[in-house]
Amino acid sequence: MRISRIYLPTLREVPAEAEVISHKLMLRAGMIRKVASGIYTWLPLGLRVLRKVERIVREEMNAAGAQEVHLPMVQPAELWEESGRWEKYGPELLRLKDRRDREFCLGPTHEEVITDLVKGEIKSYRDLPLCLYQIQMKFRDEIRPRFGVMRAREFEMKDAYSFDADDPSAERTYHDMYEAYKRIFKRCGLNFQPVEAQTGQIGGAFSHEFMVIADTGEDTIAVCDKCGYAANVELAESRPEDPVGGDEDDKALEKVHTPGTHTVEQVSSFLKISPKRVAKTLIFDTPNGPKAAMVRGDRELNEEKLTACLDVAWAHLAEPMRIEQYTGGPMGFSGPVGINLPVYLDSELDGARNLVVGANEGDHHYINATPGVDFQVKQVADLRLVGEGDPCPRCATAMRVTKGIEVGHIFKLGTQYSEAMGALFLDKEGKEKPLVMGCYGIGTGRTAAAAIEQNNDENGIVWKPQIAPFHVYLMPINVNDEDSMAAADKLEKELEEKGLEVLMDDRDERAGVKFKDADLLGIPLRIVIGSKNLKQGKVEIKGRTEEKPRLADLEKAAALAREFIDAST
RNA sequence: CGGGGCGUAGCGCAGCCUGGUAGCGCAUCUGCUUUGGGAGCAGAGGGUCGCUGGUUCAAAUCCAGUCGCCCCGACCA
Repeated sequence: MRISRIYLPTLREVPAEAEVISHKLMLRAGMIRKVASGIYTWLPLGLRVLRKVERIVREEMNAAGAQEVHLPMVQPAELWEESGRWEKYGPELLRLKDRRDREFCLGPTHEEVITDLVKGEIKSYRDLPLCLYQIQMKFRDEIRPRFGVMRAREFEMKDAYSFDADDPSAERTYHDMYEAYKRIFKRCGLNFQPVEAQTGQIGGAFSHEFMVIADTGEDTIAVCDKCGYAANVELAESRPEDPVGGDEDDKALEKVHTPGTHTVEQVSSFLKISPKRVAKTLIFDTPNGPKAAMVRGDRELNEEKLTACLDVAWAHLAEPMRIEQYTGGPMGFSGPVGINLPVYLDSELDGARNLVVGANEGDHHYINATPGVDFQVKQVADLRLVGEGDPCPRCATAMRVTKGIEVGHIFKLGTQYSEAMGALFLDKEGKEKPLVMGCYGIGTGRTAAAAIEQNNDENGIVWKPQIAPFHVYLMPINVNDEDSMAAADKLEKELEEKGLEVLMDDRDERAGVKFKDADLLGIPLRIVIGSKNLKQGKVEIKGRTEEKPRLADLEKAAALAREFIDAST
């Protein structure tokens, strides 16, 4: 392909709208352009990458026994009413009406449509298991789209849905998908980590996310290198240490004056006591009224765990005014003693004695507060956020905490959709049962962006050959030199005969401009044809990450290129 | 939705405070020179200053409203 024949507008300067490196580079390399917030056009170069990701995904899904279908993007409200999500999904679901005032939505995901499709057709256990997938645009009216295609409102996703007769079979399918996902992200050349995850909006029994390791990731994950435990910190289990002061005698509760001590650090240094002995009391508003939650002073509370423990839809830290209303004291001095709120205690504080807690009164704390003695505890639960170096819940080894980009998410759904929508089949005994479902998503555009996020340098993108838009950047320096162009044409053919995709820079630009664009586009191998070298029958070959080019015989260049690409795949 | 910021040429920005001819760099076009890491010189084209209303002799500039975009917090592929 000649560069003069591909719509490839590269940018020298970074558009002000871009924040993260992948977004900047995708704009600069002419891969995408923004149309509206969270809505993007994919240009030829970007689309080539997207198609490569899709191809890998297709091959692996097909190999895993899934079959491709194509479901509608515009979906009738009735289906969503059946599953109950018309009410539950919220404003992220873009709703619209047709000319006859009938309600529809743009599909943010396709459980409803697929379940509806299957329920009419699957009647017998003999039809199972079945796994269908599609690759298609989704629309989610995100509160805050950002980072280019990484978190767009309209985005391409591969979504697969499985149907099994029972749990063991469904779990086998889940496992097969898990393995297929690992192969997909490996083939995309990504450094990734599968983690245990929450089920969120989609629901279901359990799930895993596939995280591409990158500092700009929006998720935080905890990984144990010894036993392999890995989880999103949203739900990573913590392993309690020995309770603070657990072997002491209970001392008498005592109110002390602690002027100007709003934070745990201030309290602990004022009282000359370890922050571990200070217990934070946090006041939350929930749909079921205010609640108090306690964690050790040097810990952070995990709101996800709290909402799970309370079994509520949300829990937000209460506003200062509300705190005063609930506890009688100002923010920063809340404590469990004598308050009229149910107290939830982090498991790490279970058995702790003689803690420092707020006194619900400005500039005062209690010392020697012991749960169960000086205040009542409604429930003990794992409520704290796992941090760097915390012990693995399985094997106690210190865990790593890193940032990740969620590129894939798989769920074992169980029967929630099939029951709600009446997707039933007859088992061997002739008994009617709901289908056991799973669903499996991959953000293809996000995967492409994540690959850039993980592989770039100060000059531009560094593609792995598997998903690179082209394999070889073929660059005749002087396009007005007939010999150079003849050599370039010939070499292009030879490279293509070897199955390589070639982008020939046939622009009448100065060499510097071409070199800069070559680096920006990040194509794995660059071959430069200069008139001087050509007279000796030589061309220059350089891998994108290599420091210096090497000279090669023109006749051998295609074979060398093939070797290089194979070696770096 | 709450908090912060920005809308001036295709891109990056200045001008606004203190109202008076709309500017700079890159890109584009023409010519000459140059020709292996984003060339030099000379010239040219391109703007309803986001939009609406107000104040004023006069508004990019002041005021009000509105729309859009970006960043930080509650979501998720």
